[in-house]
Amino acid sequence: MGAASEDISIRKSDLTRIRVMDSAAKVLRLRGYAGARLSEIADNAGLKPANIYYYFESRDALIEQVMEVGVQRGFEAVREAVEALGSEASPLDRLKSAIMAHLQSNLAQDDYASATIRCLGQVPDDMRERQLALERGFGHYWRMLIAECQADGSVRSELHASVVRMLLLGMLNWAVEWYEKGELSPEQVADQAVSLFVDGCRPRD
Amino acid sequence: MGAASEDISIRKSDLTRIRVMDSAAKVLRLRGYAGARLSEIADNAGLKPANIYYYFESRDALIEQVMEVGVQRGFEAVREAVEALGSEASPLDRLKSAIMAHLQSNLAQDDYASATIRCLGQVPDDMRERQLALERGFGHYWRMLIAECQADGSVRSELHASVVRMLLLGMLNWAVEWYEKGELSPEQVADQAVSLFVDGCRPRD
DNA sequence: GTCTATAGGTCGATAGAC
DNA sequence: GTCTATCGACCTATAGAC
Repeated sequence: MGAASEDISIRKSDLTRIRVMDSAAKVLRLRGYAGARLSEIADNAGLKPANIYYYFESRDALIEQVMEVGVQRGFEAVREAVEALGSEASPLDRLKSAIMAHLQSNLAQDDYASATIRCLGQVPDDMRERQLALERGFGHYWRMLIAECQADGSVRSELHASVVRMLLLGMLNWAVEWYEKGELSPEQVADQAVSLFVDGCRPRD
Repeated sequence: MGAASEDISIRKSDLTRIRVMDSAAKVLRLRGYAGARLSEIADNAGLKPANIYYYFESRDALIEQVMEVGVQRGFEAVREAVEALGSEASPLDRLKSAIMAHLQSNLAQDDYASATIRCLGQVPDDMRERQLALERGFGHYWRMLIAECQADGSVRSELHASVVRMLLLGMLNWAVEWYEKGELSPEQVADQAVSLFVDGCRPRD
């Protein structure tokens, strides 16, 4: 097993490592940081708890890596959706697209993204600070999307940009807490969120 | 210490009991359900962990009582603010008042209400079901406020009432996660939330 | 790579002195 | 009512066989 074969082959250990992280993401989304047991993560991944230490240095190291992936994926989903619109898209359309992508990635697809959102407020201080540093780019991206809308008048300039951003993200992030598959699709929820955020609850005169 | 004196006097045990619950509410808001330690709750209340069992049957019994109070207080704060408007108030003004009261009670005043919001998704299944039963009245009240607005046209009838309710509550509840005292007052945040929810982000034509 | 066995620590809960 | 002491359960993490 020389260096060359390592570069092109997928090793069993890589697959198991991914299986553990997938399981951890699911358990973290369900139970939160303090409630996530290594035994449940191991069970879910089809191995014994002690075995996790072959792949990760510690419980916190595993959790932190899951959350790093969560931020990356959440950010990518939003950025790709916005950039897919092309360069002629209006700032408001870009913002709408970001809202749709953020909700869909959290409700339908990604345990990593939703676990990260849910656990951010629960992890130890030093871990949260490193995580917030990673999310700074994501937050900045939302800030830019909103600023562009305020610059061209599609978002009222008298609204407090930072507060609006946090209220919007709260509306979207909290959906992780109440959404259940079945009745409504993530798309339908996202449509309502866009409509509410953009036009508010009142009929336009 | 006859029955008569028990009826009118405040006993020391009642005060300590309240101190323990106050401390538990604060710790639950900070750490969440799984992260809340009896040792920290006891420390915070100025007694030893074992002593909590003189007042409560178990850790879960303490937590459940705190959350019961949390629902009651949150509901009361909203209902009182709405009813204080009097019977001639418009449905939209009633809804606005509810939003203001909900945000303020969670951001400024009440560890019980915010702890309850934060922990609802983290507690064991049987506890959550009992809690949800208690909150049904609160949810129904919000449903009514929104239905009244849709009936008189101040909220667009094409919006999905249940989804709008959950998105709105998410926007408000998530503020517990990011709001920090100092920069902005709870009133300022609440003003932005009302403005955003009612009129959306766009200037009215 | 995966297992069993177990160390070491923390937490909830109980017992009993004061 | 509040304390100290302690039990038992559970969890993270390590050691070492296979």
